[in-house]
Amino acid sequence: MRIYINEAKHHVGEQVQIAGWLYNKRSSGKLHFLILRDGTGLMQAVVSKKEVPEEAFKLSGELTQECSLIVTGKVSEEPRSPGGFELHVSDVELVGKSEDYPITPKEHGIEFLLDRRHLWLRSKRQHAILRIRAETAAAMRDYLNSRGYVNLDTPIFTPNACEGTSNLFETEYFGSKAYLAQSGQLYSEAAIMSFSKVYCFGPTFRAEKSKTRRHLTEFWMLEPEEAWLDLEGCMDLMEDFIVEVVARVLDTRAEELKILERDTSILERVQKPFPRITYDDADRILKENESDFVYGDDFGGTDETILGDNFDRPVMIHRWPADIKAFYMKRDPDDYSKALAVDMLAPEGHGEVIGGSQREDDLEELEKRLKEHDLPKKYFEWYLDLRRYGTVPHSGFGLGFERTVGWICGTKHVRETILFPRMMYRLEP
RNA sequence: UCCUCGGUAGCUCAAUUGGCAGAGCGGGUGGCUGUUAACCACUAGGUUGGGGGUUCAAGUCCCUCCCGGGGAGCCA
Repeated sequence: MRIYINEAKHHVGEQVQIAGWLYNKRSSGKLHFLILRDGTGLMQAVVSKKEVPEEAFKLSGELTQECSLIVTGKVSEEPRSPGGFELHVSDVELVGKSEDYPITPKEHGIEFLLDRRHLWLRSKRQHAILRIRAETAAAMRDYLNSRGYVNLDTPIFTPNACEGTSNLFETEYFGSKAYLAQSGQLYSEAAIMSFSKVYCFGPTFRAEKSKTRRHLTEFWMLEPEEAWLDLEGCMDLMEDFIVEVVARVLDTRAEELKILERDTSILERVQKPFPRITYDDADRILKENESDFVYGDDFGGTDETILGDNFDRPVMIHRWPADIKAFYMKRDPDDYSKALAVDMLAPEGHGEVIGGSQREDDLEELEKRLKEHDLPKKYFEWYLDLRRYGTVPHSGFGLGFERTVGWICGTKHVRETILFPRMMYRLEP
């Protein structure tokens, strides 16, 4: 019977087959220790010279790192084996050889590893990060689905920039131009007028020439949008959402977090309420910490780190100078110079993981904003229609998925949190 | 685009003031019955990123180009 390694505990004493790859091998004369990997875990298989046919023993000695193989043997409990179970081998079958596998169980440089991302994926650490990525995505979808948010995915091809074309990827589209989407928000605003609560989750593209640990040119964004929701409600949602998602990953992916040597006490502190400070408060904190931040600007990377480290859990900064925020954000009725916008910063220098706002729902105000931002009204007629026909107060946010996964995993760079990272200087493999 | 650091064996790195280019890992061969990135012995492996220059002599100094890391701006 063929089993997966993570099912071994149910098959102690039984004769089973494991199909997988050779993670590593050690030998001591008449014993070979094969470390098997099958995607569900690691397991040691012991090949004893006197217990297997001579052919099988010889073959075991010749197996090389990352060859694929099927091993038959009896499962036993064994604390010395990774995973706690061991296979006493009766037969070994080589399926696919692997000569001179380039990624050895030693240190490598980042360029070497990124050039071999297709193989690097097999390593323990990358496997753990991507497993947590998948769990995080599932937790996010489950949270929203169970609360009545409808998943409606927005287009990737867009006819024009919603916020200027300078940082969009341009592509040829039957003789005219199209751009790759950098957000699904405007389309989701149309969708909520039909469904009240929606979200989109997919890849977005930014042609920014950013070469930092927090940037990818292709990254995933989760964007919930909700009718009848004001800024305070939006912050409640962001907070509740993050608390539940982090708790789920802590609960179900403890093993992977351990492989990553993540300090989980930091994640366990992610409990309500998150501090909510205004942009003006943040300005004061930065001044107290000797930042050369200029009031009225956006926060730089080091400013975000200072602010994030000022609190023991994610912090929400709201009511930003309207001048530096997007055209679609509603002005604060109590202070017209401020936008009803909020950013959530993660601790430990992971920076902005969420940006949200209450949207402008008044037709005349929105038309004024378009003019101020010098945006061509003709491309936004459909968007203005949403204010002409039954406008409602509404809000939403965009969550940078790789930054969130990077924060949960404690990785230094977002490039490890996506299967094949796309960066300014890297399109391959 | 700018700032900054780097490119030496398959990989990770060392090489003093400009003076014989080395180690560990990986590969190969042999040994070892409980190994945990196993260990021990032997062994092969080099156009020092490309081009030009200074010098008796350049991995090392100068010029130039290429490639990459970190960061700034911009942003999630």
